[in-house]
Amino acid sequence: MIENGKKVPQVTVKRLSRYLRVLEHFSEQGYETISSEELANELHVKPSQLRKDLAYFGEFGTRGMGYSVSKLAEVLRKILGLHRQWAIAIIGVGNLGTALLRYKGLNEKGFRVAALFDDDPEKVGSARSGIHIYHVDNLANVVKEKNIQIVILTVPAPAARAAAEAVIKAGIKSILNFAPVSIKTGPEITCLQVDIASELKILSHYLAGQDVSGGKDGKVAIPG
Amino acid sequence: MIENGKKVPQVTVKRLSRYLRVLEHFSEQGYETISSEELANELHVKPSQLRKDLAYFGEFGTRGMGYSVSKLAEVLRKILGLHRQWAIAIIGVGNLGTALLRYKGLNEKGFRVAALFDDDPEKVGSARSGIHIYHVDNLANVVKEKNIQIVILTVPAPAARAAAEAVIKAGIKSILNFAPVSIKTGPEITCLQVDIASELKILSHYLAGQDVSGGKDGKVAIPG
DNA sequence: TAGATTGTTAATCGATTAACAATC
DNA sequence: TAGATTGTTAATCGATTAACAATC
Repeated sequence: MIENGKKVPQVTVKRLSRYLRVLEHFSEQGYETISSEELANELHVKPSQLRKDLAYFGEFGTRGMGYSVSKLAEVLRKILGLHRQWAIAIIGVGNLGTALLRYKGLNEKGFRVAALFDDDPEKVGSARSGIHIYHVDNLANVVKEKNIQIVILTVPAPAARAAAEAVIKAGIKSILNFAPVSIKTGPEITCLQVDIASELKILSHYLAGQDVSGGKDGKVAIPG
Repeated sequence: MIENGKKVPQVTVKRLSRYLRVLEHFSEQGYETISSEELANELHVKPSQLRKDLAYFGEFGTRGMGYSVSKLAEVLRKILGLHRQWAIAIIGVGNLGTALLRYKGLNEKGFRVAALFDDDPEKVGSARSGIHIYHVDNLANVVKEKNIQIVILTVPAPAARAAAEAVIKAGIKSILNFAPVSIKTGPEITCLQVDIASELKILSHYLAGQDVSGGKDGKVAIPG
């Protein structure tokens, strides 16, 4: 990544995409300028954090005035690489894969599902939403042919490791993994994990709000 | 939460659920003990981090020996509140909501989808996978009646804010939000956000690997 | 100019990690 | 006992935040 020297934390990149969403909303409402405070409040972050996030990339505001909504949005789109189109493949055309294919959030400007993959002979060769389903064995070829850069992994857990390996072998550098396995990647690969079962367990933990009384020799937890 | 005094970071809770997943896998394979190193390697975290994570809750290992796979799994299940059953409602029975309803990861032991909600009159009154679809206006009543504790929000963006408010009004303390809006909640509410469009933009950013050349007066980014 | 708001610094906060004493 | 591995400390690392000088 290229940006004023300092390394950009991944949380910052995540927030940038949220800032952009809000900016586009404000833009639709006809706003022309916005202050760091207004924008930050909308996302429940601190204004200083927003300014710091932007500072990794340059100076985009005007002191005393705030930011131009349209200009800042344009800057963020550029930083996020949304000025061009990315071709996506979804591997695993089950419930989740099919839903994502049809999900509006995935078909936003800048992204295009170009191919589907599965290993079920019943599915291979057919199409969903007009997108052809290939056999996973053809991954490398189709990736090359269709110039696919992003893979969404929605295979069942047992198939995940093998699928991930095939994806990396095919030269993919960006993976969005919905399967409940940890994929070890080199530094040149970005792999983001969305683990729905895990999120539920976090919620469960806070709901339960209980400790385990497994402590030994008096080392038991004290109710807070 | 009740645990040896110190506040538990949310990342720790997230990792606990991953540890459990791996432990269950090892348990199926017939393993009886496991060291922090083996378990940590599986998830690409440092052994010291795993031990530190566990230390928030007590002492569960045996020096020189490692951990009992079954005992540690049991401890984690307790910490994560998986020793009991939680009732879930899904609000928004579109592509994503329907997919999640059928998604295996969501129907794991400990979780049960008890009700669906939508505002589309075509859907209200019917059922999906045997679960009744209620009108969102009945949220508070049904939540009470069915003792629902967790809500999964899969409504389209424009409906998200209102839905979130209704959910909080209904007394729900745990929300898994797939809608691209930031929900402001009090400290007693846990709201986790899964933002698929945002994840894609992060991938796009790293793929593009470019800066914005918007800097003023020589403050342009330097290729790294 | 006076008021507003940025960009940036320095302080704070919190999480990760290496290292090691405790102990099975 | 010797070897292994935990639980815990202290050092490090990195991200957040308040505060303010710069400047529109």
